[in-house]
Amino acid sequence: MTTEHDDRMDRFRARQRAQERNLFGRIAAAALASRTQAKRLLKSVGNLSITEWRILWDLAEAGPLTVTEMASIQRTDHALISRTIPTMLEKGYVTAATGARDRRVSLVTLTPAGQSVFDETSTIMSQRREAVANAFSEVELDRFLALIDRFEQFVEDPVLSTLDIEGTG
Amino acid sequence: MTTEHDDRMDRFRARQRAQERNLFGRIAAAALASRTQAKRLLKSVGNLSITEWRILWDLAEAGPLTVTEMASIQRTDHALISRTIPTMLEKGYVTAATGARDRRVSLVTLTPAGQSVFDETSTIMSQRREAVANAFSEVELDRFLALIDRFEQFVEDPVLSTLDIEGTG
DNA sequence: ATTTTTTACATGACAAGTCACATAATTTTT
DNA sequence: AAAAATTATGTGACTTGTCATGTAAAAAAT
Repeated sequence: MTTEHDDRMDRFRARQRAQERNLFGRIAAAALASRTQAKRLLKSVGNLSITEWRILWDLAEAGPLTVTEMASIQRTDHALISRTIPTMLEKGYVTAATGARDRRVSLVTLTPAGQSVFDETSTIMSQRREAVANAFSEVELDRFLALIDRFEQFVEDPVLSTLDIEGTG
Repeated sequence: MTTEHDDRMDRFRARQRAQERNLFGRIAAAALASRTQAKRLLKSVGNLSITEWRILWDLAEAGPLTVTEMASIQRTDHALISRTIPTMLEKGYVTAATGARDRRVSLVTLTPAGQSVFDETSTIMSQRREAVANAFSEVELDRFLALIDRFEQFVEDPVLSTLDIEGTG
């Protein structure tokens, strides 16, 4: 006999299987797992938040940058960077100066202390990137990035946002 | 002549190009853009948060579920579900009852009001899934999911988390 | 049968991210 | 040149998500 409980378990498992092919959910889960891994790695070597690490990395690689430039590189909101800079100023990892030719911008520069923290942290983070480079061949990476490109175009398409207007008209 | 400003812009653009091939960053950005799109769609038809919508969807598709089961289906933390249930109880979208055979679990069930809200919302969300199904062929979806599988395995691999121990030994 | 371990859930604390709005500086229009 | 539009940054309010901890119930070990 099929109990109510068994029946419920069957429906649960069916739902779980179905959601395994939900691209939105799968990408979200993968991104969050990735973020969690980065967080743990950063914690294992020091005291940096992910946002702080990304800022240090950008500045170490590209030299002084504005808030907007870093947000653009990281494909994130400028508010996130803007809010993190004061903490990093206090810690002495960066300095900030008003732009010479454009006085709206805030040019952020890595200090020797910031460079030192970056050096200590970059080892483990480089190993991570190396490991993922070993896990995917160049060709696979190209394909993966192409699919992500298309997905990103899809979710950034404003047309979908107006579907409801047609639907309710 | 090359000004300091032009030089900085060159470094910025080089960094931006390099980061376009950073899988971690690209997946994170794609996932966040997807979440933002979902949020906007939900806002356009009603007042549901993403978490609330996912709970309604799961319950509508699979019938009564426990908090842990929903967290598992959504590949998310149970805390997120747990925190959202009280709000949905207040709104009258769901009911919760202690499990009959396991008194630890909380069985959440959709109410007629919840079903009604789900119905109103599911149209736009179905259109979105349909649109993404049109944007990717079955074969492409399979490849995409396979790559995501591998990426997820990679970021969930605990071995990487111990690399630093070797490094500092 | 009692002790130990595991599991399900709730909750406080915090990080990450978005949005809307405010302000100041720059650029474009007129 | 003055007015209008745009851009860069900062900030309050909020959602999403993780982690650690506590509690109660169930399962496993002794």
